[in-house]
Amino acid sequence: MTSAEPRRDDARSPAPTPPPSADPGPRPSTIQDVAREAGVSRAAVSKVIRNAYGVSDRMRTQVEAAIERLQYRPRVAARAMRGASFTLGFEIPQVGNDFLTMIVDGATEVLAGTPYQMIIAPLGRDQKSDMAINSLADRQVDGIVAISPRVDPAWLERIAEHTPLVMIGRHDRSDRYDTITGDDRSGAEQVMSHLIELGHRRITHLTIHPSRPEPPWAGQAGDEPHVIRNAVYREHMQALGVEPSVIHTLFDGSEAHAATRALLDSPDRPTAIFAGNDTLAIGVLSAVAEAGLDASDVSVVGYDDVPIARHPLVSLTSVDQSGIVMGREAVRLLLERLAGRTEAVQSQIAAELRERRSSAAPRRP
Amino acid sequence: MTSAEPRRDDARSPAPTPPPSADPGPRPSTIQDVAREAGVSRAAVSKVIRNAYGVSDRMRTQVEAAIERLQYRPRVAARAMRGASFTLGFEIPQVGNDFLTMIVDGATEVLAGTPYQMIIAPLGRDQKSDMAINSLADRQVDGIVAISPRVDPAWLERIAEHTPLVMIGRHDRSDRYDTITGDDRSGAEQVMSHLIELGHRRITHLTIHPSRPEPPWAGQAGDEPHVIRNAVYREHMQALGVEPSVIHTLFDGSEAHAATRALLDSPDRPTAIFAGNDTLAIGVLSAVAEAGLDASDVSVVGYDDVPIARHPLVSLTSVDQSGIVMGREAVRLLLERLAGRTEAVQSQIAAELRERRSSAAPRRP
DNA sequence: GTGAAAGCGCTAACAT
DNA sequence: ATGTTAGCGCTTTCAC
Repeated sequence: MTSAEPRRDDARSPAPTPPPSADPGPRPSTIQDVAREAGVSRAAVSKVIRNAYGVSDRMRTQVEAAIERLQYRPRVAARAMRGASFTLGFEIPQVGNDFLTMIVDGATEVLAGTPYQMIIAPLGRDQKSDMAINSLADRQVDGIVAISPRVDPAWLERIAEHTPLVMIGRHDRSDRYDTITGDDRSGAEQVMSHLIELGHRRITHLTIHPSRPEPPWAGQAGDEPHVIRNAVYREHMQALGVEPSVIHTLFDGSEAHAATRALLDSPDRPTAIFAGNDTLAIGVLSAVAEAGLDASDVSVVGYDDVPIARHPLVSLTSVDQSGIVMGREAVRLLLERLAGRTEAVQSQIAAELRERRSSAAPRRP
Repeated sequence: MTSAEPRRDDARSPAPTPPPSADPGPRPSTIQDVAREAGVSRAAVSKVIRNAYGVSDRMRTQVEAAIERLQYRPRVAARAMRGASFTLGFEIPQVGNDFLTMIVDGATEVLAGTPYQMIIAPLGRDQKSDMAINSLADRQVDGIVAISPRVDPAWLERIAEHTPLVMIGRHDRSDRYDTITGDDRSGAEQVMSHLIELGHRRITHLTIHPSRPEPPWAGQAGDEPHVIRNAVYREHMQALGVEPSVIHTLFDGSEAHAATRALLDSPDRPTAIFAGNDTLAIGVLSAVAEAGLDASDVSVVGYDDVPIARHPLVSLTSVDQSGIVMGREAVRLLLERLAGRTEAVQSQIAAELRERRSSAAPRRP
């Protein structure tokens, strides 16, 4: 990896100057400066920028001119201390996950018509999602959208006391925060029915590692989307009278490839693999392809229907739970809360199987 | 799309309550509360949480206990007004772009060992990147990383006066902000040499639309990575004595598929397509695959080497410019600035072609 | 319709 | 080593 080492045209060790960051330069103008420039009071300027009641047209134009002249921009930090920060925060466990990206895209869409800005707090290395949620709360965002199945609901309710909160992918029911879920039961059922109808019997399920240690808020763990999909898988296998075969891997897909490889080498390899999400499915597909096998040898089905799934070279059968709609809905719920709603809402998005070429009837059933 | 409509278990129109967001609840504790609880002054608490000089062990433990008991968390907004926000802001033009994701991943890695948190400001719908950069600056972040080839350098320098700024993918040279670039010339040259050596002559280049209107900071537009890649392409075609063929599309890949489709139907369709980045290349590949063609009919080469490029079903030849390293380097540069560096740095990352199966010798040259 | 004044939570300079 | 004090830039009563 010599090639990847950056070459600095001007490398030198950090100067000994004390921490104070950049040079001051002409310090950015404040609301005070604008008031002076326009010959009015600070309060007047504040009213103008907030579109508040009680400003004459003459004053408005005057102030706006001064703002323009001074290139004034209100400091979010200062506003946040008294009023709102006009910022909605998104906690995203995996920036690279295309399903989560779809959620962000949907949210962006709705946000366009509002005064609110979005910020995303990605999870740091080995950082837990509650840290990211905390960091958003510390930032005084006006609302939070989080995708974290594995956080204590009691803790979430505490957050929601101060900041409107929408949780995506949680099947629990709170009366302090709102939830948006896909129909994981239906989605998984569609997958299993599809595979069984095609004639598959030896079906392996690939899913992510369960929480460890067992979450202290006992009984809730069964609510996680991946746990539900897994449960549905087991039910169908039992109905079929076939021993379930479940493999646990890391959520980022890094182990899916190797796990599949091992699986394909095993004596009675499955004729189909149901992956808990598309990230895993993509990894599975790569191992299947490398082994020179295709859908009639080993069918693969994913979950989420990420954009790449419909690419003709991939053509992955997957469950569409419309991340775009989830993102739109999340922002809508937040805006409703900010407009005064206090009752919690549970919103459910339908799941629909998209059959593609990665699944086919088994060659040798 | 009936299926995608969310179903609300508790839908109702926004309550008539006035804008005040959530119910107050037990208001989060402040530094004052902690001071009272611990029987010390606010300043003392502040020193403890900042690890500042001049705190006895006894006081430290006392204060820390109080913090724990009160679940105290410093408000970032309040800190930002006096000191630092301990936040680095990333302006990301396209959350779904895997190359940008790699940058974020690299940054996350380095950030792990520091007290700094990352926030990402994604570009809103038809939002210009300068708005996103501004919004980060308004948020009082301690440093900004931006990927925006099309912003006035003079404007950037004004931002950099107050906030350390690292621009990725800009070949211009400023002495106020730092830059990180790939070696676009070398990368494009490797692509063209590769294709020409394989025997290709009719090569089409797919790139993103140029800025319109022409940027007012004349002369700088030639610096954009995509413009450089395009220029190198043209040079090689001219040297070959073949008429260049360039197609412009939207940056998000949405037009690449259709454009390729049209191209494949044309009388003298190219034997190779050099796409300005992998997002475009993936779209190109889908059209090629749909037409039932493969690499010996139409070879495809991309740029960025996003993770999916190495998937065996895709196997896209592409130029690796190591987004991970760029992200790491960006944070390092910012941290250096925060530690006192004042001279600008230009950092260049090497580019290296990864040959895969999407490029091959043409069947009929 | 407009402005004066208080204060949000925190840090930093200055006492002690 | 610890406490006191003065703001940071903004919004928000509440007088005028």
